[in-house]
Amino acid sequence: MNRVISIESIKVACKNCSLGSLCLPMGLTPPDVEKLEKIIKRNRPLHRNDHLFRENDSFSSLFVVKTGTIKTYLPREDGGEQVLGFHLPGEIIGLDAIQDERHTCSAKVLETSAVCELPFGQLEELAQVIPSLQHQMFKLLSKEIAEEGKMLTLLGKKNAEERLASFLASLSCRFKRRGFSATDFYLSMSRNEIGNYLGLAVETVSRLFTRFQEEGVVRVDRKHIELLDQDRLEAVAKGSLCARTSESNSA
Amino acid sequence: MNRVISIESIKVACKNCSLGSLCLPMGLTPPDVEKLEKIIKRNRPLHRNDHLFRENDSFSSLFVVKTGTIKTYLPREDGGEQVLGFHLPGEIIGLDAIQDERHTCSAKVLETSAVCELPFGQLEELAQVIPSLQHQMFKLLSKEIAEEGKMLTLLGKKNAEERLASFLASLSCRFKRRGFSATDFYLSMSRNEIGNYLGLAVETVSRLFTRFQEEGVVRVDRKHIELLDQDRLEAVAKGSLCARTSESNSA
DNA sequence: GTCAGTTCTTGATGCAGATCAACGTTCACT
DNA sequence: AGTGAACGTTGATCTGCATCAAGAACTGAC
Repeated sequence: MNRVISIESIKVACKNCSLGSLCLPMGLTPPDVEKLEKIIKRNRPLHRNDHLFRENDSFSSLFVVKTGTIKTYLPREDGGEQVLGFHLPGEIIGLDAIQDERHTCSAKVLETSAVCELPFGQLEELAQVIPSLQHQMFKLLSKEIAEEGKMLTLLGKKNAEERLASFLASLSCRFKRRGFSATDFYLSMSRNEIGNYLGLAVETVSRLFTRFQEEGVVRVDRKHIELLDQDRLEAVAKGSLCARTSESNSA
Repeated sequence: MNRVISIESIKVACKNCSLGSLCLPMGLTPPDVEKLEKIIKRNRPLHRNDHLFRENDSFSSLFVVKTGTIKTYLPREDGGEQVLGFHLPGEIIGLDAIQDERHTCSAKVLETSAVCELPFGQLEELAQVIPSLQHQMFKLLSKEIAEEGKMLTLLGKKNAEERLASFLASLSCRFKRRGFSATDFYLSMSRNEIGNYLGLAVETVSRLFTRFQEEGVVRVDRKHIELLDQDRLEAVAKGSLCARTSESNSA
């Protein structure tokens, strides 16, 4: 095996990238992908706790996670933070900053990660001449907006166990699409960050992991998660388990 | 006063529209606005409880609220719903549907409303030849994404009174930008819908209105709201009032 | 290795807000 | 103007989860 990596393969990689259909180039013709590759910058890898950008930084590029995990969060008035999301390979970061050319949130690296940098000005120019790229970008932004509804439902209507089950199910599904195991993975975020994201106290998250394990739904060892009963997990996530009389606020 | 309205002014109105700078044409040159106007359809007014579209309907157009209020919501498994937002004049609906050409949520009219319909295919074509329109659309989508963070913070970290105060403050601000009073307005949604949106029970919303009134922050009469102390309302919304030791989940 | 600082777990307690219940008010319809 | 249904308010009670507390397990620096 040749472990030497040519400069070329580092610089221009979309066409070989394992993310392929998950990423921005999806739906572009090979020549268009090449044009896109020309504007992409690949930087040195980022390490745990590095910041990709911070709230209020001026915006010039979008980033696609290539490997690793990146957390986005919003600093709060009281010094705390609100975790907005955990971004896996193929997911795009920085879309919120297009509006006024300033990042509205901060992005922090959870585990050694690599990102592709897409200078937005150039991306726009390219989208101007490649209709399918423009379309792809609209879809991408739209997807982000559509996802929001699920999160609002999670925070507004679900109880603690439904939230954590939803979280695990979502991770599982996303890992699977990336070619990793859907039932055996490592969490790159702390319990605290999970709780923060889900609107729960750390203690609650911890207790739920214990409970899920007792119930045989998962096996948990520190950050290592094995899903033993995915159907049940999905059921819990949907709240379709247990007695559910709920018809509240059906308006 | 001439109360006859010409067909022309109904069909083509962006340039005269009071929304002007709030709406999509913002930042476009007058000739570009004209091109945009050509693709806009203006339909007959919609009445309370009409649906503009329903979840899963196939997507062909975006809509801009011209007058009135429109609620978007997500049907839930259990028959209930999750209110996603209340849309005032100038706000765009349907952005979530671009991704797979199917609406992911439903849109229901809360009070007699008029909307401008923007056939998305034509809009994309136009954006392809008007760079500033493409840019404007990216910004629009981005704005929607940036807003999400605030809502997650609201649902994940704020208590009931902070939520309701935030809600009123947001409405106030949005009315003001539209040239209405920031301190005296009517709610077009029910208490139930407010509670649903904010992740609270109706009873809690009702009690809070009463409490805010007792504290002299607002005057409430049914759906009529007067903000008596905006500073205080803002302070409550931010949670910067009362004893706040909170440093929880600061991660 | 050891030590300090996180992070995680588990138990005990308290409270904000949900839920239940009952009544008042408004609205839509005829 | 009257009637039923929807909506809103208020009070009493209950409970899920936050909070407090303390110890255990892990992590990284030296």
